[in-house]
Amino acid sequence: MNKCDQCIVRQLSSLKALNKEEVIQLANSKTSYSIKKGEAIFEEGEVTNGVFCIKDGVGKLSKLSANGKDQIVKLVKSGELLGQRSMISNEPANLTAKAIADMEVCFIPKSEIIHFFNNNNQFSLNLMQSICEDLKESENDKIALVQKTVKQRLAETLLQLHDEFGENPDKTLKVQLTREELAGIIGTATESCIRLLSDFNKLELIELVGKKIMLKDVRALKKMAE
Amino acid sequence: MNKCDQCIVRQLSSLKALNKEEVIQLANSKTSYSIKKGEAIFEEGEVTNGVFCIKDGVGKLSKLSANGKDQIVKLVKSGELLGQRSMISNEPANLTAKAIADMEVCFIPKSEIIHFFNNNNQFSLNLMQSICEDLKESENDKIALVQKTVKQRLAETLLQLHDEFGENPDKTLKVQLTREELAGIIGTATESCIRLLSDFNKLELIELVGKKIMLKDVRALKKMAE
DNA sequence: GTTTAAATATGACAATTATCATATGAAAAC
DNA sequence: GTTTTCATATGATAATTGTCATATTTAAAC
Repeated sequence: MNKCDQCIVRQLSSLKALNKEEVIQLANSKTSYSIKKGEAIFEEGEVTNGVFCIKDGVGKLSKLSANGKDQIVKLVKSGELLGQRSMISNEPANLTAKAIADMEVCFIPKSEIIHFFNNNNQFSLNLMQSICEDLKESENDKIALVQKTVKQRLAETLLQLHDEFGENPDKTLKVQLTREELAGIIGTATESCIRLLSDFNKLELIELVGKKIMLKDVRALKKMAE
Repeated sequence: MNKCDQCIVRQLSSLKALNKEEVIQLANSKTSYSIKKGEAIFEEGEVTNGVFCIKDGVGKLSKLSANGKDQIVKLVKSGELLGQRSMISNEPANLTAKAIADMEVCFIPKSEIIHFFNNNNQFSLNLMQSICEDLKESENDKIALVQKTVKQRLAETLLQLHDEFGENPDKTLKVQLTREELAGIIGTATESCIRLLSDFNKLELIELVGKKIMLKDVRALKKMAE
């Protein structure tokens, strides 16, 4: 009757390398939380002293600029770990983590993670690979920001959101982002984002169903993203 | 008479955690190269199967866009390792590495690094922290690209180059970048970069000494970067 | 259910930045 | 030493994107 054993995070994240004993140890040291949509898991500058497992929900990692705009660096979803980098670097959080949809998370204290890291080579390799994946993605995002137009980035982001989060029964994107958040991901002004969505709608690349977005012409979007 | 033992890379990089035996092992498995300015160490898509130690010189990690522009993701200098991410991820290189100044590098095969990783916790932690540092930097760069103007990014980059690489006896920046490369770092067109340098020169924030750049008013540059 | 607040939408305009053209200077090739 | 090539420089202009204003719609609060 070990709850961590069957957890999605244990199946998808670096934690899959843990053996039975380690999972028991994990289950005993973790604490569970519910985070409501809009609430923060941690804020920039906070010392977290551990990592968060995302059992359910979606979150965003972002940084607020001086002019009040919130640049979203990464979305996280169930099965993933959060706060790995700060923990490894021994630094306060560089970004703020907030729930975009209601979340269920568990907190694992740093001491546990370090223990696994030192005693389980597969776990440390997994953790490293996961951070490397983040690094690659971040570098590619950075390049896209410079080499692509806002229109291309919007097309690219819509496709990525579709790939990563899937669609609802009505074919709309499953992640429910505000236009402001979508703008924060592609790195543009909210109005520009809204305007382009409207253009895409007129071009029948997408369909706007209320605040939800449905991809209508994936091929054309892919072509546009290049 | 162990050459790796006294090497700057051994003093500055994750390799500082290696013990005597491991350093001997390292010295026996490494191969040394000289890379002339402009030459590539590895290219995007290549399988490297190991990491490169930078004994001397400066390199750039970049990606060429469809329109021929070269976005520079990171500069690397003596004491640093190169190609860690691809090796850990088991992927071909995501970026091209080229020498900006003549370089002396050593190649360490993957098998060696993995061996150290599995047998030396401090080494694996160092390696991880170094990658985390890259990730943080990349995320912050990404945010700056969106939240700052080209002018601010130029000011910021000049200060960073000064901090990281220092200055020549004539007070000019030690890293000798072309205007095109500088534009590739801040993510703008070469002409825009040249124009802004010219403006900065007129404002007496910097002085252009031929192709070299001297920082004249660091305080004003810092203010501008914010 | 009405009021209020917030999100979405669109127009008008300004600012920033890129592109193209062309000139000048410096270094490399012959 | 001359020619050629490349980097730097600057002007003119266009394209992209941001900002401000203001509707309109939707959701939340009372």
